[in-house]
Amino acid sequence: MPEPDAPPETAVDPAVDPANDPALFDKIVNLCKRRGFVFPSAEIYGGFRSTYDYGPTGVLLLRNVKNAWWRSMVQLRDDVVGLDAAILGPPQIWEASGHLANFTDPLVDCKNCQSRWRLDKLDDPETCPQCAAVGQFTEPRAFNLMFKTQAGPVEDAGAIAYLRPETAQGMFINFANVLNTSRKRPPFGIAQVGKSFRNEITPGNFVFRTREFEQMEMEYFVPPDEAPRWYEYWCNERYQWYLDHGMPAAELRLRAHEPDELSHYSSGTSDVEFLFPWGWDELEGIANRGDFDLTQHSKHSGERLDYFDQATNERYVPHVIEPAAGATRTAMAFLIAAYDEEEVRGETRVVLRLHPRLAPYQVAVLPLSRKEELTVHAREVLSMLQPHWMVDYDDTQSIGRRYRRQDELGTPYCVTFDFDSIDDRAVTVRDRDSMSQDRVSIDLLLDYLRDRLA
RNA sequence: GCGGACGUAGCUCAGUUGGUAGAGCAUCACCUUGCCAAGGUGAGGGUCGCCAGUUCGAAUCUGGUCGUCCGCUCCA
Repeated sequence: MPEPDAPPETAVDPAVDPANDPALFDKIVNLCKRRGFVFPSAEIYGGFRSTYDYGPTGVLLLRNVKNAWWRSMVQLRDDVVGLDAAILGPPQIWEASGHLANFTDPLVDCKNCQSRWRLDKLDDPETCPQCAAVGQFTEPRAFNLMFKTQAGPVEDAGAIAYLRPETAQGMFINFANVLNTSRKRPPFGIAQVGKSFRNEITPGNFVFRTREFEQMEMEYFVPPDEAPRWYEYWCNERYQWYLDHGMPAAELRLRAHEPDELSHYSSGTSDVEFLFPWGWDELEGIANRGDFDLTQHSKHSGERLDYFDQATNERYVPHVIEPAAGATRTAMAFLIAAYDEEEVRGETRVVLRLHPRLAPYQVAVLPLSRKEELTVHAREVLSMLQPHWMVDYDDTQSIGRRYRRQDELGTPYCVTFDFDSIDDRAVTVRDRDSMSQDRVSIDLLLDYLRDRLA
């Protein structure tokens, strides 16, 4: 069990404890709708359960989360390469991975107390643990948690396909391809960001658990004897990533799984957990998968999936350390962590203190007036900034109101072009957090913002 | 899927004993203003989640259905 610089789980400052504000969750859901982050999907048809659409600001936030992950995982490393594998796959993949067996849970309901149980986890298949009623269970029903479909227009058994329930298998089945084409050798990793699908029995908590979701996963292949060291390394690395992107230490923890909660593939798992409004819940799992996956796929496919080390003249099946994060729920966690309210002149200011790299817009350009003598120049400033950042432009209503709007979107800097700007070629740059203002020459504006948004 | 609660404009809600809908905020236009949610005048927007039933008449009663939240479950 790795021990990162994590605070003990009791060290939650009540002032920053999301559970301290029972209305916080509603406020977040509300803000998401009101400011265009997240909309319930198919809303005009009454909605479709467990699906959400990401609006103009939400898509930027989500994209920024994924890009920040990719940047630290792939761009800034020389031992990890990327992959984008197919979502559709043949049953063989999931037979080998164990998902067809383990994601098909037989469930029974107690007719006496209406509770539901997994048949394979009951000590006594006749007695209900909750109400002690005997023989009151319904017939067991199989819940296949994978979405099944057929590839090709004709329905026949040969064309069965599944939507992937995780992106990880794409890396395992491409292990040999990547090894042969990337010039990488263990220890090295393959990273992928993409959608996965699970027919969850009970989705919920807004975008936290949905049937269609987006994952950020990396499989790190290492010599077997190095696995424990790398497991510890990745636990610390991933925990730190959230801190580096602005998550408060008091709302973040690394928790090792108890032996009885380990997945079928894992010999050790730690979760990075965030303090959601409903309590601690998982953002990312770091699992030591051993040689389970490569061995399984090798057995089922008949292909050799191992590595021959020329230095030691040894052949081995690499062990795998897997940091697997949920992109959509992580985006929501950043939103919750960033949400802040403060009193300003008797009014409540809602501000998202998002890391500049995650904020939907890095800069907003706001002409002080809508008069054309200002807007033509303001648009020149806009064009100057657009190649470098996502820039919002707003010339409606009062300047104060527009600052508040940008606060709610988490925009770090607002650039205001006023009547003096025409003569002095300078603009006012307003800081989201301190609400302080700097007068900056337009010629130096790019450098000024670069320094602060680095 | 089962049990409980809920479902009225973009948001938060009001709507009296059933008589075919309102407020604040938001959005948009114009005027005014010009650095932290300013003021004025207007405008757009709802077959009251959907379907059926009872009734002369239903947002208000009944049934079903869809969706949301909580619990069981699950895990990125």
